[in-house]
Amino acid sequence: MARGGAIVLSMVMSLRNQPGASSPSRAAIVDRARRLAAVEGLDGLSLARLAHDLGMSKSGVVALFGSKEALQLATVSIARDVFVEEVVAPVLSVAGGLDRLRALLESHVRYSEARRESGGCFFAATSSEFAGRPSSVRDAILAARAEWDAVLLRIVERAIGKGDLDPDTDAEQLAYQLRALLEAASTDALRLGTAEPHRRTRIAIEAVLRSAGAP
Amino acid sequence: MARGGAIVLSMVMSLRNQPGASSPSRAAIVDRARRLAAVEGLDGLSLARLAHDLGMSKSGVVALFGSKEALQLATVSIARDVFVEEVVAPVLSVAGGLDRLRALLESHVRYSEARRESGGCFFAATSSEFAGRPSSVRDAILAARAEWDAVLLRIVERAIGKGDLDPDTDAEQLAYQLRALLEAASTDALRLGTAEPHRRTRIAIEAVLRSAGAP
DNA sequence: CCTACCGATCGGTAGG
DNA sequence: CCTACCGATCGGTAGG
Repeated sequence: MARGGAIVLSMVMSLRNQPGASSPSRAAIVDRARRLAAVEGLDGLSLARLAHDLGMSKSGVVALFGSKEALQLATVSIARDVFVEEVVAPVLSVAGGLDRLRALLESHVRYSEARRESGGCFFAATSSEFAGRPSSVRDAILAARAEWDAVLLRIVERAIGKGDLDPDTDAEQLAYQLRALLEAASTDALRLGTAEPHRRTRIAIEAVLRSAGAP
Repeated sequence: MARGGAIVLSMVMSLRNQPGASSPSRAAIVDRARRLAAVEGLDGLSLARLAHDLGMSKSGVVALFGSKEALQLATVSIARDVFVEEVVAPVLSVAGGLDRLRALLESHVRYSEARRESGGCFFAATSSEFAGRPSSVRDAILAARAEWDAVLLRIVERAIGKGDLDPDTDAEQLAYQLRALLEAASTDALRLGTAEPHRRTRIAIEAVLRSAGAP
């Protein structure tokens, strides 16, 4: 059963590397774009600025991607992969149920703690940036977030299904509250520049889990 | 006592209108900028775009403000005033304590519900935009948010002080959790395009208040 | 408040 | 991957 759950999650969250489609340069550019976008956003990031940071010419960057939009889409894709690798993948070795849920939440809090000094989370920085106008980049960002929502929900459901939480727990409601706390840690820590939001989020997560029947 | 609390809050949250300092044009420009910034951000908004929307020339806008930065600062200021007027001011007539706290939270949820169709909340759209680089605009946004944090905290403290919540409640922790839920409603509703986040935030707020001893 | 203009920078193309 | 260049747009100024 724990095996089955892990397999389902692996499918949902499988890394999307397309072998052969990327050169070393492409990977270096996208990685740099990902880091810069977490600070300055994905739209404000200019091709010239990115190229200069990498010691290459602007048209060299354009030649590898075709357009800024294509570069942005590649950047969202790699940001999603990094998130999966750093936050989700490590907890799939933990037994499904409350243990895995706690591990996932702590993994996210630690991820966001590590991001604090380096300038913030990619998805936090870019989500509101594209919120207004419809675009393919916006769709890609929303799809990545929806995927994360689904993973969290599934792990919550499994904890309930296994009997680790009260059987009448509303999984979507619980997942929503936990997500609100994770995001608050991320945004508040960046805003205030302290570790206090992460501490408060950890406390609140435990309170919410306990009121859902967790020991 | 309820009177005293209202006076303190009124001081903290007094409207900052400087009479005489604004012409009708200035007010119209800033109001338009505020609405546009809630959708496209405050930095991406260009002077030419703003001027065109208002049917005037770009240099006309610049002449009234001196620089884009000054316009941005004026816009943050008016956005803060609108927030105070729409969210905080109405609840000051409610008796201090749990009633006022509930009224404030409901006021914020309704405010964010109303913003959903018109393209989002000004502070949600602009906070992450300036998070990276230090600037006077960033400082102004952070100051407005800190002010809101302080008001929420004060109203929570008052509910505890009045005995409406458990006396050993951690006011900062409770305020933090409530704020996380308010912000989740705002961002999720814009992202998903449904009213569900507001419904979930209302449910979660009541759960959090009850676990702090609210009837 | 306007027209006319400035240098800088944007994303992108031509041609190699 | 490069140099050289394109039209468009940026914030801002001059002068009225």
